[in-house]
Amino acid sequence: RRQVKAAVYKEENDEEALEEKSDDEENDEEVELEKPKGRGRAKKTKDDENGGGDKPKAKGRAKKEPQPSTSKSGETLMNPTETNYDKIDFLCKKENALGEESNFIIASWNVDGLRAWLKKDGLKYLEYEKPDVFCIQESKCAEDKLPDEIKNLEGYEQYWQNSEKEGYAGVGLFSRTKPIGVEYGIGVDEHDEEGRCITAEYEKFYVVSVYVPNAGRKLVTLPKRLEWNKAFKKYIKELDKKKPVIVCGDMNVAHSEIDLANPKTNTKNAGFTKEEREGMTEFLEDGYVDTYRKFYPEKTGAYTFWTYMMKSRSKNVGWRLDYFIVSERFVDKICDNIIRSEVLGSDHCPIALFLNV
Amino acid sequence: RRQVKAAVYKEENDEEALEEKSDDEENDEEVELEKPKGRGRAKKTKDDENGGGDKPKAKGRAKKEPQPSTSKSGETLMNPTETNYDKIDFLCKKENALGEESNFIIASWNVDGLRAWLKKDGLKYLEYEKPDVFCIQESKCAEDKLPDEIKNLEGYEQYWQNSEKEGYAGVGLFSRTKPIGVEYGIGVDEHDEEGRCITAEYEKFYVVSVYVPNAGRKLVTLPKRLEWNKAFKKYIKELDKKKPVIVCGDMNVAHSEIDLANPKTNTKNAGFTKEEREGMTEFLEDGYVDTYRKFYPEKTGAYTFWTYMMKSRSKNVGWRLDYFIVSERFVDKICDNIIRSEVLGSDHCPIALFLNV
DNA sequence: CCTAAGATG
DNA sequence: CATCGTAGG
Repeated sequence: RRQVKAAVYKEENDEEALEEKSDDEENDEEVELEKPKGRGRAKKTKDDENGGGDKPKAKGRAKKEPQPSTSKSGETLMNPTETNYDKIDFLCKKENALGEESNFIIASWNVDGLRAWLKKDGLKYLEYEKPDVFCIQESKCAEDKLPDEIKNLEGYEQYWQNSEKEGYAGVGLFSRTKPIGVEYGIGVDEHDEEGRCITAEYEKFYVVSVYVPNAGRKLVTLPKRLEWNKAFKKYIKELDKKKPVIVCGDMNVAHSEIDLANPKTNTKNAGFTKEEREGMTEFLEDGYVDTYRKFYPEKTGAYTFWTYMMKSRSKNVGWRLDYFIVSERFVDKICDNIIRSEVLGSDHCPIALFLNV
Repeated sequence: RRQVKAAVYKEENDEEALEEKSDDEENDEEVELEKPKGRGRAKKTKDDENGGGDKPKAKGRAKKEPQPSTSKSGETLMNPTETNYDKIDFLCKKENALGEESNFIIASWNVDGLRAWLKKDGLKYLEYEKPDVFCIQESKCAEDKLPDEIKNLEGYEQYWQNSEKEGYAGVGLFSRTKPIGVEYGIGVDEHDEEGRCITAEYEKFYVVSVYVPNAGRKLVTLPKRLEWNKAFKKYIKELDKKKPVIVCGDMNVAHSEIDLANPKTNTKNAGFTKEEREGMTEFLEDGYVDTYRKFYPEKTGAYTFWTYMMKSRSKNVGWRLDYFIVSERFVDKICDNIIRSEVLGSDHCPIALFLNV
């Protein structure tokens, strides 16, 4: 059995090599881990099949320097080395309402394509923020195409829910400790097959990594979005009955005028329609708090997303689409919520939540 | 009527801007030249509608530095500045069989995407080779999407035949002087709608810029290719009855074992099947000469194409797919045929023909 | 503007 | 391993 795996064109034995590449699933020598394939709603309550949490992580990846990359116009695609982490303060000095210090960090980032984000050195963020839980949205990467850099990442358990549609949506959740349980989806097939929600259960709370459906250009998928809103609200409510919930991720809505640079001209656009905004309002009315706005009620120019177009980011013409939303009864545990707008690697920036557990 | 043309996402007025972008053909202020749209078989015998050959060429393009570009692996996509033109000898010192010096240069290059090739500074080649006629294959660019850099190129008349299928095939012909006539296609709709052939008529000969159909992976389009071979042979024969013909371009076949690095393992692959090779043999038997092989009958390692994969070019694992093929009775006019294998910018390199007119 | 997959070579 | 178009954002 030959070992050739790369696609070959006009080269020795190329047709056969291509055959080999296209349909040789069983040729993969990697151990098939017995974790859920990240689709549907497979509840896993103990997750100790792999030897109790210390499964060895291979460390054989080629050390490839991140490449300086330039966009076609050569101007806006950020250089991977561009984030100046040293001038960012990653310490949380604030105490929560109970006077407790932060001892647990949750970060969330819509990476807009995990593989591109990796090349832009996105992982470096973890070394500075050092989150206990890291939520990823829009990974756009099937699990079997995850780069080794991610697969072999040490220090975190990782969970993925990917879309059936390749290169579309997809969420991930990294956890320094193994959660009590991990749940995939919100219980509605139409949404769950798009890879939009992972729930990790911890002793005191749930962490939900979520990527809410975009209403689309010309609002073509607004109906789907409103369906989602209903189902998601219901899903979270069920969790909230059991333990406090921390929803993390891209809610794909700027809740109020203060949450985007151009509210007036965007009332008919995805992310700021009446329906979407009301959806957020109704969600919060169920008993949750938008932590950023709680801590910074008047703060303007606080955004987590800037279109790649029109140099929006350098002009800070952005939207606050990424949130931490926590159960009301849990709010006093939260020390702070920071938007890491200086951190590059995606059209969204990461956000960080500091709490005491 | 607004001027916004760029696509906008989540920005002021974006939906309308998108509308504007998608269907505003009549918004284009450029003068619509009355030349054939590059499809079908529109014979143009005089072509003097635009003021007799000295139509002013706009010179208003933004001077944008070519950007250093890196492939995803960061290794094989060549840097645009990589071609070292200064160490290439562009002079032709040879005389033809009649003892005449070269006074006319024809160059041909499969550019594998005109726009990408431009960014890799492909045009620079013209400054060094200074061809009188320059034939391009695989431009992969609709005429209305030609970058200004090309549209406003001074010193050449330019003619295009593009595919109905966007981003596929497409040939061009640049001529320092206005040809007596320009003909598009070979008279077979199925082929002509793919943009594969432009014929320029000069006083003493025809120049044909051709991109022969690839037989495809698993030879799926070999039948189409063999149809082409028949039709093309017939088309050239008709021209040859009138004047000598110089066929320039990507014939998509390595004629003999000497014409590719791995003949043994490629006999079933596109470009080196028995059928394709015989096609070339039969074509030449009609009364034409492969000028490179005439001048360099024993020369090995002389290739014009290397797959981007497997570092083939650095190992010179290539194919000679690009040819000048001239009418037998014209061979004595040819001084030399050079393969510019050092010139980068595509997976093919340019070739140059030196002759006396 | 940027990501991804897919078709083509 | 490139090119391109397209969908999606």
